[in-house]
This record gives sequence, C-alpha cells and structure tokens, in this order.
Amino acid sequence: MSQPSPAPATVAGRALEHPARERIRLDQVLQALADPLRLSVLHKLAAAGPGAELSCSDLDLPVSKSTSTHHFRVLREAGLIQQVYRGTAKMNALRRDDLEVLFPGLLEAVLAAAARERLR
Amino acid sequence: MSQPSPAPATVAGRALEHPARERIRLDQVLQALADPLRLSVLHKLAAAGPGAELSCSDLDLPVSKSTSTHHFRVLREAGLIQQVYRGTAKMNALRRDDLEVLFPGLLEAVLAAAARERLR
DNA sequence: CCCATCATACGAGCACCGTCGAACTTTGAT
DNA sequence: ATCAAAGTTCGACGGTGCTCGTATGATGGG
Repeated sequence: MSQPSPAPATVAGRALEHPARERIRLDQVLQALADPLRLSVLHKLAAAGPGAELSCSDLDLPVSKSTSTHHFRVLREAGLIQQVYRGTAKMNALRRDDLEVLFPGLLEAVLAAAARERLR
Repeated sequence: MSQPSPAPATVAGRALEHPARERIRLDQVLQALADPLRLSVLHKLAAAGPGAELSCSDLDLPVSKSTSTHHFRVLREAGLIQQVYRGTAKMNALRRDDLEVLFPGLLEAVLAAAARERLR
C-alpha cells in the first residue's frame, strides 16, 4: 500500500508532499499569497517562463536559509509550487495548470497586480 | 473633551478614514483577502449587486461585535470597502471601481475562485 | 573517504492576528 | 427624558507566523 516509490528514475532524493489538485484550498492559497517575500518568489518563477525550474538558492531571498525553507514549504503545501530534488538542489516550478483549472485567472491577476504596483 | 466635530455637512456621522485610490497597497489587499470571514463579507457585498450598501449587522457575521468591527476596519483600511454612517448603522460598499483601476480582474478572480470552491 | 554544498529540523523569540467581554458613545424612537 | 439599537474602544488571552542560529541529513566531487 504505502510503498509507492520504486525509485522514480528521474530523481534520486526523498519524496516531497504535494497536495493533489482537488485538495488545494483557496484560503491556503490566499494566505500564501499574502506575503511579499512569497509573492516575489512567484513573480520570479513566472518571469522565468512557463515550466521553468529554479533552485531555492537561485531565487536568492533576503532571509536566512531556514526562513527560506519555511516560505517554500508554505508555497508547496498551499499548492502553488511544485518542488523536486535535483542533486543537492531543490527545484521549484509554478503549478500554473492546476491553479488555472481550479481558480481561473487568479494567479494571473495577482501577478499582474504585483507588476502594476511595482510601476508606481 | 477634545474635538467638537465641526459637522461635515454630507452625513450626520463623523468621518471615517479611507485610503485614497493611489494609496491602496497590494500587500494590504491580499492580507485582507486572506481571511475566510472577510472574504465572505466581500462575497455578500458583491452578491448584493453593484453599488449595494449593507450595514454591518446585515452581514451577520458569526462573531462578536468587537470582532466584527475589527474585520470591517481591516477591509476599509486595505481599501476594499467604503464605509459611511447612516443613522446608527454603518453602511458598507465594495470599492469595485478603484480596485478595478488598480488591479484589473483581481477582485473578480478572487470572488469567482471562492464561488467555485463553494461548489466542490 | 572526506568534504563542501544545499537544504531540513528543531527550538526560541517576538510580533501580530483573531477573538472575546465589558464599558462607553452616538443616534433615533417612545 | 429615557431607552434600545448599532458600533467603538480597551485590555486581555491564545494561537499563529516570521525570523533566526545551530545542529543535522543528503548529495556529488575530489
């Protein structure tokens, strides 16, 4: 039953818990969005193009590593990003499709709003 | 004791502080949205039609009066709602236009997302 | 094999948030 | 003038969130 990892070939690391699409909760998503640091992570991921993968250190947050880990976990558990181990690095990607199916236009609107505010 | 309140001519009550459109901050908006209770307030206001005014008690939140006051203030200070005294009641209305100018599609997307999740 | 690198876990501190009850103010009606 | 209704203010309490430092674990290269 609970032995689902017959070594997924692609990646050697430990598994990371992601909420299935149907389990993504709006409250959690909004909560995750309501932090400037996390918003900046989403912006950078979006700006890197669709399907782009950036490592945690690539994103270069102005906080300690433990704090960084904390924010990435919040984003992952809210269902906003997908994380995958690649060597010693952990790669992050936006869950654009899942979010678009669940809450059409939401991510776009928020990112656009952030971009717009940046230009004031 | 301090202020005899020189009668603002428009309406009998004293004035309430609202952020001007240009002073509305996205972080504050998202923070305000990230609470189920406040989200439900916005939903009810939106459902009441454009320009609709509902009193605080009309919205009938499942919390004490002081808590209710707190949430309405958060919404007002974030720039999401406009409040006006009308007799003993305080009327609330969505700031649709201002929000649409600042962050096009954002409010719609959030409300639609909430509605969609309600149907799961 | 050892080590540097990337990230996690844990505990702690601190601030903020959501909640309440009680006392008060303002307004309109009896 | 008195009273009831609608909100506000205040202080308090508990929970949660953001932050850090230190110690720990996994990975890949020399």
